[in-house]
Amino acid sequence: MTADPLGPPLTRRATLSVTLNDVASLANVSPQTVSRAIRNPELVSERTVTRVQWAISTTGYVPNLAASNLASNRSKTIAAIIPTISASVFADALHGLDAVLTPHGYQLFIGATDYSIDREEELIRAFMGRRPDGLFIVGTKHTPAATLLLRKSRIPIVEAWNWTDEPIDNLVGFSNSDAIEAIVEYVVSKGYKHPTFAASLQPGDSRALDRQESFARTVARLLPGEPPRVVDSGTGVIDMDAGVRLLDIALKRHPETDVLMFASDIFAAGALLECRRRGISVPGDLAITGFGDFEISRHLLPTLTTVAVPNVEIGTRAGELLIARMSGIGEESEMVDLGFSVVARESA
Amino acid sequence: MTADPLGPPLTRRATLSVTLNDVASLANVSPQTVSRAIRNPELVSERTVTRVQWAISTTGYVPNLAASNLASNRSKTIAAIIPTISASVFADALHGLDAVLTPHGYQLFIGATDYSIDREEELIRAFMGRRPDGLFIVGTKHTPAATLLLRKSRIPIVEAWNWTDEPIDNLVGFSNSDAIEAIVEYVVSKGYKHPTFAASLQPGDSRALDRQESFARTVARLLPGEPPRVVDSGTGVIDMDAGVRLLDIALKRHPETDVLMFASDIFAAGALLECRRRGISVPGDLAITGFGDFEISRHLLPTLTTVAVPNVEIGTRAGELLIARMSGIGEESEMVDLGFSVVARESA
DNA sequence: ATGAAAGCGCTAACAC
DNA sequence: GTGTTAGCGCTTTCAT
Repeated sequence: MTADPLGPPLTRRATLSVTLNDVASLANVSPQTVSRAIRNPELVSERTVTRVQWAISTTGYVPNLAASNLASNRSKTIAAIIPTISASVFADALHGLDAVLTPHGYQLFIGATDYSIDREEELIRAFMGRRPDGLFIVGTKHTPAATLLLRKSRIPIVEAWNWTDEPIDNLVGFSNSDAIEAIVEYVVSKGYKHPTFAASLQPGDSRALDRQESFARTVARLLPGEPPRVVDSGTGVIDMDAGVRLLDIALKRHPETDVLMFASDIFAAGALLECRRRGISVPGDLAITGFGDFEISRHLLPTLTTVAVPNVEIGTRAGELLIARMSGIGEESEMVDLGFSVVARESA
Repeated sequence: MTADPLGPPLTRRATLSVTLNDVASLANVSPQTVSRAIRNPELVSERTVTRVQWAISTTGYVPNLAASNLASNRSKTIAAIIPTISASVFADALHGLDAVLTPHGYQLFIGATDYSIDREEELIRAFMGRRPDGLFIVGTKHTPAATLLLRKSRIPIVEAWNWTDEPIDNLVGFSNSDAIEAIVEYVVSKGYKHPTFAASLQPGDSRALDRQESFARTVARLLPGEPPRVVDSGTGVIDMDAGVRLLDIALKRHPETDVLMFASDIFAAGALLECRRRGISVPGDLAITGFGDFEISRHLLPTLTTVAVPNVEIGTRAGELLIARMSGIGEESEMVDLGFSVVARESA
């Protein structure tokens, strides 16, 4: 045994946990060999590997990744920054991201900005302290300081969801503007003449703003003379109750509306169910469209016309890009447009 | 300047990033003082703090938390292990957890087990390597090895969702069995005589199993002679399509059913909408109940009778327990029963 | 195939 | 109020 039976003089509280050295002395090899046996067993003789594995399970050794991180300058960690965890679209993307990263041994740090770019900056700063090997972030609008932090971070970054022509590094998303344009074109082609857009403008949610502006532009182009009617619940909350409220506002303020176009399927579902309750026929009295193609949309009665967007794929493509960049394959920043599709159903 | 103008001889690649030493030499103080100025500014003179802050922003210093972790043996990190990210109930709990932890400077590691306890064990092992200061985990059934790992981890742990009499450390949840019992009691009190339970048994999902067993027990108690009818979609998937499938199976196999009791509001919503589509009157021809009290349940037509469970609160209470334990307040393990409530609406 | 030495960037302990 | 010293547990580099 190479271990000093008295143990080293502890000048400072130790971690109290089993270390590489403990495993090494039990296995009668150097710490270095244990390290190798764990990470590159092919460089170590079979006998030694067996002995080390025995020592590991005997001692219950769990490697300290902070030490590994510090020594190797790689954390095997990915930071993910999203507006909120409890919105299924982002949860789906995280799910996709996690599914791709886990098999490669990367672990996910998650933080929610609550749609505030100041909070986002704080989060980025805090996360950078963990020296992640890659970063996933929803959105392309950041504070100047945040953008700077990201630019000089030297790690691969994927901005997601929005489209922009000047991403910081990689971009995976689709054009919210084009998607809204497409569904407006669709309803106009169906003969609707008086569309109203219904959203809940969260300060800081640039995606919602994009959609609203795109609506106005497209109406101006396709229905000259028609005002760009927009209603806003003002709270920023995206739920079915807000959909009902938006329906009320639209009905009262813009009774001429023949198609009510919601910025989310959640709103649309709430409004649609409320219409049935009130005896408003859809699409007879009023047509309705959504955004997102949530599962409920094809189950509603009538089924909901909406825009399908690639939530999970955003996560998986982002994960693949990160993996590729972190393993040195591919040096170029990529811009991946995952597109969208108008899903024509019964409600419009 | 105390800095050596030639710099130290680099025997090994440096991180290339700004370190505490860089800030210290720019501010003309010792690294220790910089550290103090960041973490306990009240121990440092105001002038020094100002100078250090200036040096930090000049250099763009971002502390390396791996090094901090290693030196201090505290990671300011919490590990959260959930069955899947894209199930709103768990996303809601994470949201609650995150909301409580963030203000205290803790960051969240997240991993999904996909309902496999073997995968869960792997995740625990990997996460323990990061030496989290606390751990949140959904479920109380783990592999023996995982249980052992958790028991000897010396960090506060919160098991959540399920109820058990022998938690590893803390427990925050409610009794799935009691909840099912309560809603069966409710429908029986309403005069229904032929209940059928509809679930999708995911191998490894002990919560679903609990519910099913509780259903059988309660039926045996309240409706003697009545068989415990259960239908199972067999896929483990929880979505509205599965709800429709379960409806089909129940209708065909157990036409005597007067109330179809779903293990999730998602199933119930799919089935309810399908009933309307087919002209089956609810609750006239068939009553329906759900589980979870999702937002959609109070918007459906008819509104859905269900059981409300405290998703977000599970996360926030867990967060509070962890914070308390990590700051040394409270040494005792706690068991928090957050309860549930039957929400009587129109569908049953 | 294995080991020895050095050091990653930070904080704890103790001095002054 | 501030500095000095000695590590935290691992990986890298270089020897053998």
